[in-house]
Amino acid sequence: MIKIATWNVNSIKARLPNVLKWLDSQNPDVVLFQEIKTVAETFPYLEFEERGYNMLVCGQKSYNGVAILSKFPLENKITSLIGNEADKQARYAEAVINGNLKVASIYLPNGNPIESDKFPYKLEWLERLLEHVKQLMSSNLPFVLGGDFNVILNDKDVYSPKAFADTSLCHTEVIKKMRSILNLGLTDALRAFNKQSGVYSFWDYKHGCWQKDNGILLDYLLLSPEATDMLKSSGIDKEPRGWERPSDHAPVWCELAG
DNA sequence: ATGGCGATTAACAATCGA
Repeated sequence: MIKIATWNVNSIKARLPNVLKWLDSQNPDVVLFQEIKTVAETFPYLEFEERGYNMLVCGQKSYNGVAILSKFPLENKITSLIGNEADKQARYAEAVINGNLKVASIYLPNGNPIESDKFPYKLEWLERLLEHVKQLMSSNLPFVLGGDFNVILNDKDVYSPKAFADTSLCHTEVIKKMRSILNLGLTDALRAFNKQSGVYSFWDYKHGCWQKDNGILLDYLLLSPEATDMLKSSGIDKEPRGWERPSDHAPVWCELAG
């Protein structure tokens, strides 16, 4: 059994005590981080090495940044999407683990406000991801794409659909593009077992959202058909959201057989 | 919900996130 988790940590340096506490209790084999908010030079490699992880870091100062931790060797490392070489924003990291499973850590652009150039950037990014997933589908390796997709796919995934209706998270074009990616044949590991409403992975720091359980489901583990065949269980670990100095996102995890 | 929180920085006020 292999346990894979994705977690938007909102700064790996600010979150290090929480992240280590969580790693030591959950012991995942693979972790996909988003919003590490630092460059590779200042990434806390040592603490993760001590716990037996190999790493791929795609860092950026202050903003964004993604990383992959794996107890298995990492090969065929990629840190940008196709056609994305000029992209200064660190939002994609991909590697093959143990020679038999491809994983990617994805931090999709937020895209707000819709009137700004951030919104077309989000749509472009989704288009590049679509093209890349098409390529992944044509290869024979099973894969898992994990991350913060900044998309609210269904009304049941948000505490107040009305409050987010006019944001980029719910925009028709964004949902349409995200669905076209999913429709290539991806399975949301969480939704494969749990169709309930009120299942969230993000709670805003503001307005007492955590205390009121005013959350949103923004983080997914998307599985290729072959990876879906191996899927055994999945869930969201809400506990770290209740700790001191938490990230505003909770880790999402799944277990694959083999 | 304008804002409220929390993280960042050629740092203590401005910017960003969802």
